[in-house]
Amino acid sequence: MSSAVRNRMQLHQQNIQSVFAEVFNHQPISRIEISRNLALNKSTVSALYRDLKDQGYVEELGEGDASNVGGRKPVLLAVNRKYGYTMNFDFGYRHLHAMQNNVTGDVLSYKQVNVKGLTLKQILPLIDAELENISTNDHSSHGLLGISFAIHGTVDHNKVTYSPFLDMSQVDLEDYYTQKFQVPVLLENEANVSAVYERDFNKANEQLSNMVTISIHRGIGAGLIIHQNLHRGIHGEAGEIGRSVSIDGNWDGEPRKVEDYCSEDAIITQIQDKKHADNMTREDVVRLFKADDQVTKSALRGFVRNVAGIIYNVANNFDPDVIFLNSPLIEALPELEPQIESFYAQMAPSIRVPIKLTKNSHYATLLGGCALVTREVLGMEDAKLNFGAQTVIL
Amino acid sequence: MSSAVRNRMQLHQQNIQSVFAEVFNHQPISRIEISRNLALNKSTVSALYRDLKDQGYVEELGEGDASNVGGRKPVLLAVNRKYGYTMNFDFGYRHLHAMQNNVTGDVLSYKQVNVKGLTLKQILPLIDAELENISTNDHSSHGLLGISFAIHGTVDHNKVTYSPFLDMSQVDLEDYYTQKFQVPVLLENEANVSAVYERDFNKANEQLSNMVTISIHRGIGAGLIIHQNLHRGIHGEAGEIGRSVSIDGNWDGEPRKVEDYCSEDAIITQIQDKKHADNMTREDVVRLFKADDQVTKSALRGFVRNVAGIIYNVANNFDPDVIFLNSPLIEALPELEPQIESFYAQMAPSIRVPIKLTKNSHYATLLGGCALVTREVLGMEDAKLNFGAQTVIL
DNA sequence: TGTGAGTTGGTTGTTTGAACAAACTAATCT
DNA sequence: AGATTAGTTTGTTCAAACAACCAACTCACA
Repeated sequence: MSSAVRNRMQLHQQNIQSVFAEVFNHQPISRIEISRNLALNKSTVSALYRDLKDQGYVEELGEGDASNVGGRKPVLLAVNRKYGYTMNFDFGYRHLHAMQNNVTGDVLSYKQVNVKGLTLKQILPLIDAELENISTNDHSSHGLLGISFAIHGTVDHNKVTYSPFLDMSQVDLEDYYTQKFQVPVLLENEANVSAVYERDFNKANEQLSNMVTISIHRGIGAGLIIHQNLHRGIHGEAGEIGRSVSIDGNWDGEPRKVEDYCSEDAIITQIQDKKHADNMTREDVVRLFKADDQVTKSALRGFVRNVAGIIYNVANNFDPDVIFLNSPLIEALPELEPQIESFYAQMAPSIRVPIKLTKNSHYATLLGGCALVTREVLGMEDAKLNFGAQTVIL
Repeated sequence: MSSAVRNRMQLHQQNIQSVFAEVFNHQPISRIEISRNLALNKSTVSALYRDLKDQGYVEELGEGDASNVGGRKPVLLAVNRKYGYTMNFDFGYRHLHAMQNNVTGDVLSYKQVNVKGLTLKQILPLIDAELENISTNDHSSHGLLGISFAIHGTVDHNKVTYSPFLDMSQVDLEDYYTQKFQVPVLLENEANVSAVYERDFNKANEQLSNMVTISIHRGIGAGLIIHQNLHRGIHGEAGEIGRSVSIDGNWDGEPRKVEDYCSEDAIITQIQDKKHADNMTREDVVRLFKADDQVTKSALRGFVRNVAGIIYNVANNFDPDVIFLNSPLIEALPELEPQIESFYAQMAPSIRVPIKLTKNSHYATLLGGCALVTREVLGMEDAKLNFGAQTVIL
């Protein structure tokens, strides 16, 4: 209510943003096309564009083709790709992933650094070195604009509240990097940024307003896009579906969580125990499965059924347009997907939500963080923006 | 994006709506107060108010008190309570509930009609008679403005898609009543309207943006308010948590649903079976419980644990500001609530979502429908409106 | 108790400024 | 040359803002 547009100045600001969003989403685009898309007069668009250009956000690319019945050639407008860049990080189990992106979401550089066994305090200098390195090679006009971190745990008010796989309580990443660079620093749950990736980077989802990304890594979490907005919940704990318990009238002993049955860790542990093995990795599981190992096959059969159950429950809770699965294990064993689909179809014979796999889940995580922090930098949190993901050499 | 305010006309329309919302929410209110609340110039507010008055939506009530340091008395403005009325219905198990409300949500009349064992086609004439009766006694300027029906089942695009307790496939309520009265006719799931009631009628929830209403009647469903909006899902099936299945690695036989364990029907059936009784009602259960019957006590102990589990799961899925329980059974046995709280506290020792009971669940359902259809009538679907619920004699 | 200074609510007439419209230039096609 | 399209310039429009006013109240003080 109070943030609504009420006077001419606010109207003007909003229209500038609308023009920028048009340039962002449909570049290269001409003024006349923007005018038609927004139902604004072409002279109005020209004036608004001039404002954006004076601030350095946009630039002319050259002339486009004239229409085939004659007429002046349009001037093609685009976002200024040399405006600046964001740095986006993901703390994986074995690697730190780092990505440099420009404001439109293009990948300028990507690197992964081995951090297995290191504490956060030991990882920090590696991040600093990467930021330093990128900075010295940069030639953009505004340099570093913002930083994002994907967290495998829960985040509230930009602070890590729970991180089972890497102790993050010793360092306040937000404090440390805002002090150092005076730019927005954003921490967000990994499933949440995955969901933002699907909303902002995947052209196929442009018209969808409700999406759930089920992220099956060491734990299980869901990222929720509802009415085109990331739903975080009051404590940033929405979508923590891995903690769900069974409602089945059996209340003898501790209730067990979904995560205990079908996270990647749970499956690996299960196979390890039966094989009396130790220190197994996802790659070992994949190898055993492909070697037709019966213990592994049976464990993954249970996994597949449980994932189908999770999907069914998520569909009943949120009824989204689509559910994405972000799971390196399923990505490595794509033959599991039709099995999941078929179990799900058994449970829900009539109305079903389409299931899609997220390809290259690490990229998705990094790009989701990029989208979030870039929106903050541009002050375009609520606009509909389609980011690209071209790998570009400037 | 395309619905955003872009030109002066749209701005004007939106500001008229804002002024109306101020009158609606803070009546009686003066122009100067609206001007301050909306940060609009007082002359602007005067002009916008004049438009609303010409359309008959608002009226002056008289003079208020002057400030204690002197100055002219304010003129108090309010919504025109004689503008018209809405009719709102709820198909209960034994009764049809009917409520007449004015545009501000005040209760003008309420009636319940015994319909036990009747089919929808047999109920229809009773509805028609009630509408007729109300209409002849009405003296408002615009008469009937809209009709709402709360459905114990799922609704999509204003059509009933599933109704396990009363066959609704034979009659299209929307078609029938729009044809008859040329006013908006709205069908909505009962848990959803309950949630809307909490958002729109409960002053205590004014600042909350995420709320879940868990409705435990013959089945179990949840109504979801997310970011102040009712989240229906793509097929209107969001919040169908009663259908959730257990994820516990046990896949022998059919997966059983939450509803099978702890809906009111499930509990009654469970007690009936153990007692070899028949045709038991909620009142019987309440009586047995109060008579310290051990079978009933044990069944309700399981019920309480399961409800706590459902709350825990809902909290993990949505992380709302508050969870409401809409359950006639718990309403009749309020001593169950602290037990539910305590089981929930065991499951979630740290972060917990506050639990509240919805009082008088039938009223909540009717008033939620009233809020939805009134918003449609006024074209104020997205505004923040606080409805009242005074019983008024005009 | 009467008066006037100070205060607040609301109206009236004028100004402002962002979107708009029309006339223009520019550049293309057939 | 005439038709068509892109973009600019110049002047118009109209809803909100502003300023000045009137109306009606309080309170202090004579």
